[in-house]
Amino acid sequence: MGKVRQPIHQKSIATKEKIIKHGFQLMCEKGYHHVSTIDIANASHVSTGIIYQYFRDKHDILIEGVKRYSDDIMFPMLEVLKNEADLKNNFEITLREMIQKTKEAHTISEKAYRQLKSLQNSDEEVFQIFKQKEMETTEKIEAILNQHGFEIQNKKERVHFLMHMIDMLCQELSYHQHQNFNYEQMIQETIRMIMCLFYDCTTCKKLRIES
Amino acid sequence: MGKVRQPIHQKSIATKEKIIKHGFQLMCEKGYHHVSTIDIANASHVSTGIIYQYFRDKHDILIEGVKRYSDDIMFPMLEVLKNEADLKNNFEITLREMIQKTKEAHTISEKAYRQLKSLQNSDEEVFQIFKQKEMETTEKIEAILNQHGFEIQNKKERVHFLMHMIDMLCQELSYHQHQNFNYEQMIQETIRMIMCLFYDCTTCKKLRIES
Amino acid sequence: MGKVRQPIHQKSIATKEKIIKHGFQLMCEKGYHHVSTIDIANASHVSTGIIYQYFRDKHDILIEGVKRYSDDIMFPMLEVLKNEADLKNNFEITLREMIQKTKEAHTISEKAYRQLKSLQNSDEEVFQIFKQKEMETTEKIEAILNQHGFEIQNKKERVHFLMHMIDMLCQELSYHQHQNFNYEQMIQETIRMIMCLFYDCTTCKKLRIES
Amino acid sequence: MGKVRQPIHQKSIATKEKIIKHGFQLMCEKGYHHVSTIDIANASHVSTGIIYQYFRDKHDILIEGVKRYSDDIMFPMLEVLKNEADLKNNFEITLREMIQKTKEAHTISEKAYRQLKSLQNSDEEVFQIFKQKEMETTEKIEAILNQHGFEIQNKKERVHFLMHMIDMLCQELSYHQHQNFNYEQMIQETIRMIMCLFYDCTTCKKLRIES
DNA sequence: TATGAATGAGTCTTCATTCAT
DNA sequence: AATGAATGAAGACTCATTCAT
Repeated sequence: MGKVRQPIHQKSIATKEKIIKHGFQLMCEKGYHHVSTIDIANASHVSTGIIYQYFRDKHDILIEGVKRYSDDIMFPMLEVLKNEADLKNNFEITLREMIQKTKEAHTISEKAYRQLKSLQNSDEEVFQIFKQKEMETTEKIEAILNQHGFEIQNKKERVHFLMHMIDMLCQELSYHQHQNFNYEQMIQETIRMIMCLFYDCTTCKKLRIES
Repeated sequence: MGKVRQPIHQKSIATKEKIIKHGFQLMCEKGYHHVSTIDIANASHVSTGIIYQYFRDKHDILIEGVKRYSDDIMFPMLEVLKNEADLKNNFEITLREMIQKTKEAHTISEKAYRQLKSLQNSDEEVFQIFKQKEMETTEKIEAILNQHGFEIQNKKERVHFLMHMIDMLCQELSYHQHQNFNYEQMIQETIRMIMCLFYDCTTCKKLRIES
Repeated sequence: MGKVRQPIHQKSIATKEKIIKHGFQLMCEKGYHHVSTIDIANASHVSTGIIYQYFRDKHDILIEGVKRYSDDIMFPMLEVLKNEADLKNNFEITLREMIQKTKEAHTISEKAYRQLKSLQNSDEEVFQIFKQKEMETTEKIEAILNQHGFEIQNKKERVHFLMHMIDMLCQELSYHQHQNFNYEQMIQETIRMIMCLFYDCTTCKKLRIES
Repeated sequence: MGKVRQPIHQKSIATKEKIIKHGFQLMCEKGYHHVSTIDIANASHVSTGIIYQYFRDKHDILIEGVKRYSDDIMFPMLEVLKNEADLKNNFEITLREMIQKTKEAHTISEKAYRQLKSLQNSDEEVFQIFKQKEMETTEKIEAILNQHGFEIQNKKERVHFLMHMIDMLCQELSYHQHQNFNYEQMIQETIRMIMCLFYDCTTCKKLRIES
């Protein structure tokens, strides 16, 4: 019933953010269902009561956390692209950096990544936020590519592949740990496939390892 | 501690299976955490007590369900491959069929698919089962390819790509529903990339739509 | 409603006794409340259903067990007295034997003794049985003393002291294990006190260790 | 694990004590196994939830109750001794008072006494607490005797007899209710035996009723 | 008689949320 | 604005007892 207060004073805002930060952190670490509001209150050094002045319910904390903190975990590759001055000539090396960055993100926050993936598939609200975030990221990458003079059709679809193929690869690299997989080969192949998407087969061909 | 009974009579086995079936179904539909043992008992038309004669706990039902029923949901493409007589000449069309089949599976059991994906990322035991199942599927597909005379290096890695790219594509086709995406184009592109993995760029080139 | 059947055939009687024996054994070992009817059925190699043809309920098994098997555990001293030919002249040595026998009984079936003591104090029916048993034992000992020509007043009361002082002593000897207690001294003193009850202080005086 | 809160405010402490008091009372009355947490909550006029903020589990309430309230029930004789100024000259009368006090305690809280005796024999933790309490009481009595100039050997052992003989007697007086027992005689005899332990047979002899 | 599968009321325990201060 | 005590509905799980065969 709109009982949730909008914090006005600076201190209140800080308190609210503290709860989001520590609450989200806990949820990412132990899983949403294994974190209680008391845990959150303790980790945030506030009382349980105050939580319900800033949030409708426990779920609300999750949502706020996802909105604020999930970008680095779920979409880490954007940063690499942003910082590349001459993308067109360094595409291959940039891809490798993106993979590296994504892999690092997965490794550093393995638990967080998996918990968020889990929530994405079980929590409709999280799902929608991620969908939105993904679209925005797609558009940003598209914009960068435009700046760098990439002229291809169906750019959004290709960017989608770009993002998901890197993600898919890094999931394997970080968690699945299939014995006997040749990871360097897989990285190479992924890069090749992506380049094939954005250039043409002449380039692609050169990159083939086995030929 | 081993208090779980092994059913002796035929009827007991039926009861156990009934619980697994309805329990797993409920979990897939409403999410593991939103299903209670009473729900499962009611859906299975048994009493709550009997559940604990056949299962250690609620989680045990999930695991048994995953073991029995997740193949069709998570790895539907294998069946298509199995039934193809002349794979080498029909590879492209087979891929399209695999995509179609996978998409159907996703669509039919959308909730189940997502709940299982969720559990895969939050439940270590489910994760391990899926890892194992994936490896087995990979090996089966590899064997089929061998039978059909595919001679390529790093076959396991390529099969991995094959499976996950189809999966990735069908997730998009079924759930994400990005507005304005050209899905036919994405299917085509996926097929092209996979063929490029198993054949060479000459073939790949021919498949390119935009060139 | 009198549904409990009285076993007629030899085999049925054996089955009933088997259940009592193993059930009572389990209860003595693990405690009445920590033994389930399934445990009893398993230990007795019968089905759970059959138990309720011979017994009204779980408690009934306990009662039957107490009636049949508790004598040796709770009143072991009688046997020693029975077998003494010249009690009057060997009273001191007989007492020592009774203590020894009682101590052994306590030590051998420590768990059983304690569980039964526990039930005696929490279960009214067990309490009544033990009360009855104690009275019978008291009377038997009294009879033996009469046979051996003991002529004292308030014999029942003294026999009561005899029994309980030995019991009290042996509880200490077997379970309490107070550090630094001089047990030989305590045994001696107990014997002296009992003899003082049945003879007179002249005898008693001679037995004093610290004289 | 350590989730039990330590009450901070005065009111919380009162609540905790309320639960211990009423919970322990119930357990003493109806028996530990016949009291549910809901019973305890109702009797304490609190909700079930609050119980688990102050106690690990139901058993924990029992233990706290035993620690706080069992002294008066299980070791009531100490108080009498403490208040006697000239113990040496009033030993006989003091013993009689101790017996009277103990008998009263048994009679007033008959159920409690028996339930605690029951638990002492079935619950290891209660057993250990009582063992400890008994040792402390033994030492306190020993100290009082020392103050009053009693000089005897094996004092601890004799105090042990003193305590347990009174206890044994009062159990009979209060609960067993053997028909036809001459209780006054038994009291007298107990006093005589105890005095014989702490004085000598000259005294003892004088106390003999039947001679 | 005998089996063991099935029942379901009852138990302990948790935890999101509210309330008195 | 803040505290943390209190609530109580809901959950997992047990087990004495009954029932179909």
